[in-house]
Amino acid sequence: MRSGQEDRTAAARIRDAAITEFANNGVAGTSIRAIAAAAGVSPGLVIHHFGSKDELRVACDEFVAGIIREVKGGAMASGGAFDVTAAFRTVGEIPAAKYLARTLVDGSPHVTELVDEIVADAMKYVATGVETGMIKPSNHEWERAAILSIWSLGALVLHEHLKRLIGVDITADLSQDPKSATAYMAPALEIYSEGVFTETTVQLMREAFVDSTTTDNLKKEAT
Amino acid sequence: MRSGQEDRTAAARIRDAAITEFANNGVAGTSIRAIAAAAGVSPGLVIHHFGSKDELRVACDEFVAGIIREVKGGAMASGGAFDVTAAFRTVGEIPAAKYLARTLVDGSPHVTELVDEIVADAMKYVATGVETGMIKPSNHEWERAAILSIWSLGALVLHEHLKRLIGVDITADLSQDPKSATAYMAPALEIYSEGVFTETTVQLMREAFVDSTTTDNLKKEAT
DNA sequence: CGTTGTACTGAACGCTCGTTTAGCATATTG
DNA sequence: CAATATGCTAAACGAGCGTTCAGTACAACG
Repeated sequence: MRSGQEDRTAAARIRDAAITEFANNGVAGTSIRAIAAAAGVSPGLVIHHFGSKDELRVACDEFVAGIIREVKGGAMASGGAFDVTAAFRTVGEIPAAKYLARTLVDGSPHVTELVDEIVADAMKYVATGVETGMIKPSNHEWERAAILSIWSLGALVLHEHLKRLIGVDITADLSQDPKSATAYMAPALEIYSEGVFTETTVQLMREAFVDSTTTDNLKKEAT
Repeated sequence: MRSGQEDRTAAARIRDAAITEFANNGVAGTSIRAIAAAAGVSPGLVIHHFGSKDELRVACDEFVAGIIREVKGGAMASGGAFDVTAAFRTVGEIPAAKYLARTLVDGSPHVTELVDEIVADAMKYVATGVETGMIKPSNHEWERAAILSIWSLGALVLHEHLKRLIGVDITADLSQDPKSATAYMAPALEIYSEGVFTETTVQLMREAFVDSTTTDNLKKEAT
């Protein structure tokens, strides 16, 4: 039932059409009739297979989450991805990234769970990187992993603005032409290597916004 | 018609109610009847004042954009904000941040325009910072400003996940208790000061994802 | 063969949507 | 004072919604 095998049954066509429609217009903005039309079936059949619009949405959530998990696992194994989203930009004909972007905002138990997994993976990736000396240690490992993940996912959600601003579509398939996202990757890597602010500036901001009574500001003591 | 003066006319109540409903449930997920009920008026009056649901949405877009512009201007003037979103987290009783988060994903001409302004402001802020030595120079000033803005806005859009992950609600009013966002600010400032990856790691990633034939990678001795 | 079950359609149901309309108060104006 | 405009409601409209249902085509199985 996953993504391999014979994936052209009517139920699969409905599910794929629903994912595309949901991704483009949101759940509330998509009618069952529109999904049925896109899948080339009658509205009744949608209900027949999935029970209700809400159950269809859940099925889509699970399916997309499943797809992303697969690809994500592969990317983690190969170990080359500092940006999770780079891995699942396009999967087959299904706009998984766009769907995820919508669902991240609308909220859904399955996708929330997926986000937690992504952060956990990032945490694992960062921990390994710190051990092997590829990543600088932090005083707030967990929070840093969460923030880096959120920034990546946030950029994914705002992909249309990013496209408009710097001409890079991060929902597009990167594996074809890895250099196509240069305008995004180059400055991002710059920030990720050297930072942005000078030390004096950061010190000022820390004083303004950071509560130093928590385990903080004590300077690199690797807990 | 802006935000001061006598702001309790029925039209203003409808507009504020609409902003709140749109922010919480999205435009497609909000009915005119729900807005009318929240504002304590009849559905007909909503149309009477705004013409149609779509025109009401435009009015909300413009109003929220106007509010954010005001606050943003003040924050830029005071010069202390590296994170634009910090400025407009809550304005009066209107959930401007949440509304913006929704509209950023749904897409709207007025908010798109606002994003461009935010990036332009960030560009200006960064340029000044580079001159005064508070911010490290970049090979891609414009793209960096865009990406930093998108990351901030993206975190705003995903505020619910951020809240769940690290317990910080970045749509909440920060001016009351500037230290309340420590769990977000501390690691963010860490990244913004020292970066994340060590130089060798970045070099590998640059080779993989960055097209060095563009004005890039040429002058990397400012380490 | 007949029976049974599954995939599927087309029409219809009840409901909610955005919007329209008629009408009623309360100001404003001449 | 009558006349007119404004703010507003209640009721209703047609369209479209999610969903139901009766019925048809067809494959599997005895």
